[in-house]
Amino acid sequence: MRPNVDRRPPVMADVARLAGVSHQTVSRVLNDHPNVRAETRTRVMRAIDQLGYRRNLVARALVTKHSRTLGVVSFDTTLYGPASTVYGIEQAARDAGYFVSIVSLRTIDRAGVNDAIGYLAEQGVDGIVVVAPQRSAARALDDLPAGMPAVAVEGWHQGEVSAVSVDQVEGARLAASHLLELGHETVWHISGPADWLEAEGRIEGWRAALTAAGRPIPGMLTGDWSPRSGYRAGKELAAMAGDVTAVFVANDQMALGLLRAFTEEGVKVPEQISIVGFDDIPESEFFSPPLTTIRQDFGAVGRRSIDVLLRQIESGEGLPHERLVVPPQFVLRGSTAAR
Amino acid sequence: MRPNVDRRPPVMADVARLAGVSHQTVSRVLNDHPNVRAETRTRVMRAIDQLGYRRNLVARALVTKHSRTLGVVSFDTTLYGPASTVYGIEQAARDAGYFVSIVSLRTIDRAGVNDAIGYLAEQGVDGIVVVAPQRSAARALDDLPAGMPAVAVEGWHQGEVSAVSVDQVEGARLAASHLLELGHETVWHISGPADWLEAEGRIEGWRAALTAAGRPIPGMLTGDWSPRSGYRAGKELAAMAGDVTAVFVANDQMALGLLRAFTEEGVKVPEQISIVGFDDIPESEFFSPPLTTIRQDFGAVGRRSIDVLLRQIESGEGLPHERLVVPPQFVLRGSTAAR
DNA sequence: ATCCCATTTGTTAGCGCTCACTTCGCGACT
DNA sequence: AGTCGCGAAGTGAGCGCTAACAAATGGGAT
Repeated sequence: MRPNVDRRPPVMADVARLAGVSHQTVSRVLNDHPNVRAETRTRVMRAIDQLGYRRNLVARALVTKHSRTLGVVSFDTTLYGPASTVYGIEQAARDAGYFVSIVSLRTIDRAGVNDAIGYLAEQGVDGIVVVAPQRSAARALDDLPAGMPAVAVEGWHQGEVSAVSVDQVEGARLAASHLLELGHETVWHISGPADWLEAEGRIEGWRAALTAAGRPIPGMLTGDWSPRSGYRAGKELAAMAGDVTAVFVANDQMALGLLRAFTEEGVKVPEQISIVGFDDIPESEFFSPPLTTIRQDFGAVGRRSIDVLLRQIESGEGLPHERLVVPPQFVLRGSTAAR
Repeated sequence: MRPNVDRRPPVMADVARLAGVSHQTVSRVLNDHPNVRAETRTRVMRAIDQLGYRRNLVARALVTKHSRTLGVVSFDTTLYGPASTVYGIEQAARDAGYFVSIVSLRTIDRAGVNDAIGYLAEQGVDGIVVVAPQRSAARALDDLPAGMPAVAVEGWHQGEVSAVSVDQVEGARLAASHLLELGHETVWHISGPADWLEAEGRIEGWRAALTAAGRPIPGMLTGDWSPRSGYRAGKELAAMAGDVTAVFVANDQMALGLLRAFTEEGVKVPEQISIVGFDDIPESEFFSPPLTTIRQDFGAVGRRSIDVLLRQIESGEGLPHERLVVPPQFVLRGSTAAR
């Protein structure tokens, strides 16, 4: 018969016994409690790695009521934007000593987001980040469990919860203004799908820039963020080549589709039509031509959202909700030219 | 004084009291235990949502020793490949009723991966998926905590742990063979960074195809997966234009960089040089020209890895480790032409 | 020497749940 | 009637940890 000592993982009591102290002292060592004699500490430490002991954070969470885990609800983390945001969130959380539990939704609607939040709450997360780019999803934040710290990313909707986002309106304004300054009479827009807050913000900024300059607001085409939808829009636009000289596309992927459609139709960019994208994905710089675009600092958004969330958690609720805005950045490349 | 009843979240005992049963009966209802009278069940259910009760999974995990949480260790989840794989993992895990806790590493080395695994183990995950594309990272799997179910994704290295991956060698062979069949004398290769298992597999497949056809193996350039590194390689290749007629690039992003460099240098694709990429990112279809490439089904890899992991977990260890391979798929588009 | 107080360590209870067991009630069968 | 058996419910212990308090120890001030 082999000793059953190492059959199951060692617990604090095992360490205590080996070190000749009480389990509480072991706990104190593990939690860096000041009042432990150095000699005792090293004895405990030695016992810990002699046994290969790892503390059980589940048991700890049960008594402290803090799991040091944050929940993240997101949508299609395959896309560059959400993926980068979640990455930023995860890095910032880990730097602050928190774990991240992720739920990524296939379809994003109020019920789905609610379910996800519910699971996360059961699991005992200390706070939740909802990457809620759609209006319908953002509404789910209204029925958050009472007292659950939370922050919305790209999903501000006048609710009772803090939000962090890139200033979409400003970004779009930057894009449209650039085109106008280049001497274009007006600027067309390929927007993102309806119901997306980002799409709405970009439309608003685009409109504002045109209105401010006293220019006519041309028709608007709507895509779904995919290169294919941009391609389709590009084909339509190419058909009315003479009229269109400048296009602001709501994201870089659609801009790529547009570029492809224009290439096929023999429309020269930027000679005949100038294009500005949005996002600045790593590929944009190497499109043909390299894409002028608006950079969103997704990493910063992720980090800021964790800042806000942790402040809420660590101050024990009661904080007023805040709204943080990260500025977009204009990136000039080769897809735009003077008229 | 307000009643302190709703001061802190209700627990099972509160539900039991309200429903006039014991806490154990509430537990039975929650766990779908068969021996509960229908009438009792509904009474408990009513009490549950009257109080807005949610069970505390932390307490449950403490006693069952199962958290129904899986750990994922990954590297740069900003990239399309890892992001898609993690997405597939998360979906499959959730469908099976598991949560996913993610740690994404900035730099990937043995120590980093080990730390991550350690944290996850403390946190009480039931199993771990390591997306370990680098040789050094994969080695960390050798010192996994005893008895911890685990699976490596894209990180097979002869170890004692199960692995799931796309058949890189076969994919590369497909790419090179296609080019050879088109009548090219030989095929150049822009590889991924050294130490990456995928890069090695692709080199191996490329070499194998050339060798099998009795062709000379030309020099090889090395990139770092980024479009920029592909761009640099493209400039080099363009300088020796006459010699090079076919290039197999280790991923689509670098292929984009190559395309850009060739465009700048006036090298026509596919007329002068044919290019095959690897991955089939969503953008590839809209490159100019659309990229012929090898598709990796990242979602399938994620799902399969969860299958393997759950089988290990639910059978209570003792399973032999397995090695699953997902076939790559050749995608013909416009960047290749007959010589 | 005496007392006091700060430092270090030990003891006990209990977080919210599930598991193993016990108890209860009721119909079926001798 | 008696009792066996089974479904439905309850009881108590304990998972591994931390919080709160209690106890022991050892200087300095008196």
